[in-house]
Amino acid sequence: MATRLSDVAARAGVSVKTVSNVINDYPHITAHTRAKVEAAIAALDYKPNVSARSLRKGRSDFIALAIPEMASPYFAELGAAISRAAKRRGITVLIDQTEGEAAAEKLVLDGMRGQLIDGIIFSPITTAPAKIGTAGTAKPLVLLGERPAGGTFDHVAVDSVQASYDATTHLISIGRRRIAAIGVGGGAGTGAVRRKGYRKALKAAGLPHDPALELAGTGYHRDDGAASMRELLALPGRPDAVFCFNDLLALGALRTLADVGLSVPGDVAVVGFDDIEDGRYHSPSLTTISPDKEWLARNAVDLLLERISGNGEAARRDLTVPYTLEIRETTAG
Amino acid sequence: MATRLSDVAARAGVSVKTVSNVINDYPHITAHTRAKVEAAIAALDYKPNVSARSLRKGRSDFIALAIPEMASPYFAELGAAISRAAKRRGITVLIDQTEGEAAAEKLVLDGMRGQLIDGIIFSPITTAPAKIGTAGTAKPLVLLGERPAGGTFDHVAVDSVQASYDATTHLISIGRRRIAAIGVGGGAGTGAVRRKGYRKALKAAGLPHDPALELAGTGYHRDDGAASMRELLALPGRPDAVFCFNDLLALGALRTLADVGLSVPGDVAVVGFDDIEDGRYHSPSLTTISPDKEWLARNAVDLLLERISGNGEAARRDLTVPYTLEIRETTAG
DNA sequence: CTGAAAGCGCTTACAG
DNA sequence: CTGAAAGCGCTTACAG
Repeated sequence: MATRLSDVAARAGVSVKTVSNVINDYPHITAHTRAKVEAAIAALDYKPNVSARSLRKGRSDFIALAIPEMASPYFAELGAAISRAAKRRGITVLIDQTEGEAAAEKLVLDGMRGQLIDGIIFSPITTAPAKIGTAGTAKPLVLLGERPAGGTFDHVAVDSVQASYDATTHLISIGRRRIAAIGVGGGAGTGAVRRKGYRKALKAAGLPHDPALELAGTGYHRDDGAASMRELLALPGRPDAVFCFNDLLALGALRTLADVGLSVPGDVAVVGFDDIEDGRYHSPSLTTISPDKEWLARNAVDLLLERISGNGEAARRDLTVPYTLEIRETTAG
Repeated sequence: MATRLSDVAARAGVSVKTVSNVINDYPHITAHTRAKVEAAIAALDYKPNVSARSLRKGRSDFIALAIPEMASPYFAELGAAISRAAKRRGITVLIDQTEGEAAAEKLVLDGMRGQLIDGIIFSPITTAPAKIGTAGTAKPLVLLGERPAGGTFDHVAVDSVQASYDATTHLISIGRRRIAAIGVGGGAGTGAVRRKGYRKALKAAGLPHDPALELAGTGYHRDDGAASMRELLALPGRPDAVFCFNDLLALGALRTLADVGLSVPGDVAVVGFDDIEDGRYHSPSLTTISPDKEWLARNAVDLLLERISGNGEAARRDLTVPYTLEIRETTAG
C-alpha cells in the first residue's frame, strides 16, 4: 500500500485537511505547521494519488495534443514545444497520433479518454474545418492550422495566405518566372489556403497562372515531394522555381533535383514552409517560412488553460502566429 | 454532470454491476442483457470515468515513455512506434521529455506522476546505467539503450558492439584505411560501447588505431557532427571514412563535407546509426545501421505489460533488437 | 445471473 | 486555523 494523505497527517500530528492545504498551497497556514507537514511528506516519501485528486476535483491537469503523426519533424518539434510550455504551467501533455485517420480524429472530437483530460489542442488533417465547428465536444478545444469558416473554437495559426504570398514574392524577386507549387491538395484546407497566397503573388507580379504547375500530390511527406518534382520535370516547360507547401515536400523535391543533376538554385530555386531542422542543415540549406513555434506553443497552451479555468463564456479568440521568411541557399546561391 | 454508470444501469433496467460486467467484458452475461446495456450506453453516450476506474483498480492502463527529446528524429520515430504498439493493446503512452537533464531522469526513476502510470519505458542519457540498477522504483520499468552492468531491470537494445563492428568492417571492405569515429563521448554508455565495436573491427583488419581519429564531441546532434567533422579535416592526415555514432551526427558531418567541397564517398565515406528518414532522403543517401524500431517498440511494450500484470517475480529479461546494415550512397557511390 | 454496500484516496463544505 | 464526514465514479467481494 502506498502512503496516503492520512498517513502524513498522522505522522505530522495534524488533520488531513491541513495536509491537503499545504499540498495545494492554500493560505492561513503557519510556517510551523507547514514545516511539520513538509517534514512528514519528505519522511514518508508521500506522492499524492493523481487519480483520486482528479476524480474529486473534476480536473486532472492533463491536456491532449492531437496531431497527425509525431514522427513528422514539424509535429515532433511542435509537440516538444507544447510539452515544455505545458510543463512550465504544471500541466502534462498526452500526445495522440491520429495518423490522419478520420476515425481517430472523430474520437478526439468526441472528447475521448473519458474524463481524464481537461482539454485538447487539435491539429486536424482529414477533418474539414467546417465540420469541426459543429462537432459536439464537451471539453475546451484549441484548434491549430487553417482557420475554420465560422468555427466556434479558439484558434491559433500562421497567416498562411500572407506567408505563401511572401514566399512566392521572394521567388519572383530573385527573377523567377515559372514558379510551380507543390502540395496544393493538402489536408484540412492547408493546400487551398497556401495556394491562394501563391496565386495572389503571381497575379500581383503580373505573371501568368499555369495550372500545370500546381501539383496536388497526395500527402505532405518527402516521397510526395520527390514524386511531384519528377512530374514537374516531365513537363514541356520546366519551372525555374518551386514553392513547396511544407519543408518535407521541399526536401523530397531537392532529392529529385539532385538525382537528375539539376543545380539549386541555379536551375531551380526552392522554398519550403515550417522551418524544420533538417532544412537548415540540408545542403543546400532550405529557404523557408519559419513560424515561431515557441510562440505558438505558449499561446495555444495559455488559451486552453484560460478556457479550462472557467471563462468558457468568453468570446472566441483567433491568434496569429508570427513568422519570418528565412532566406537560405536554395534561393540565394 | 456527465452521465454515470448508474445512469446507464437505470436506463437499461439492470444493476450497476451488470453494466460494469459488460464494459469490462466479463463472462456470464446473456446476449440479451448485453444488448440492452449496450443500447443504453449508446443512447446516453456514456464514457467511463478513467480516474474513478484507476483509483479503484489501482491500474490506469497508462504507461510513460521517458526519452531525452521528442524532436530528435530517432526518438520521434521510436515514440510514434511505441505509441502505436501500446494503443493496439489498449494502453496509452505518456511521453516524458527529460531533455537530458539528470534531475528529470531522477524524477522518472523515483516513480513520478503519483500512481497514475502503471510502468515506464526509459531511455536514459545522463544517468549512468550502473546507477539505474540501484534506483528505487516502485513501478515496473523497461530500459532502452546500452546494457547496464548487473542491472535489475528488463532491457531491450541493439547489440551496439556488433553493429558498430559491422559498420566499421563495411568501411574497411570498400578499401578505407583511415577511419574516424564521431560520438565517442556519447551519453549513457552509447559512445563507449560503439567505440568498442569500432576498435574491434580495426584490430580484426590489422589496421592501426589512431586516437586522434576518435572525436568525443559533446552531443548527438547535427551541429556536433558538423563541428567534429571540421576538427577531423583540420588534422594532418585526413580520414577517408567516418563512422558516426548516430545519423544526426552523420548528417552534420555531411554538411561540413559539402561546405568544403569534398566528395562523398569519393573523398570521405560516411556511415551512420539509427536509420532515420532524413538519412534515406539525403543526397547522397546515408549508409546506416537500421535497428528494427517496430520490433523494439512491440517488445518493449510487451515486456512492460507482462511485468505489470503480475509476474514481477519472473527473471530479468534481455532482448536484442534485430538490425541490418543499409548500404546507400555515402559508401557506395 | 442481480442488488446493496464498501472502499480506492483525495477535496471540500460544514461546524467548531 | 482544525476535525469529522460526505462524496467524486468506479469495481468488487458478499449475500442472494
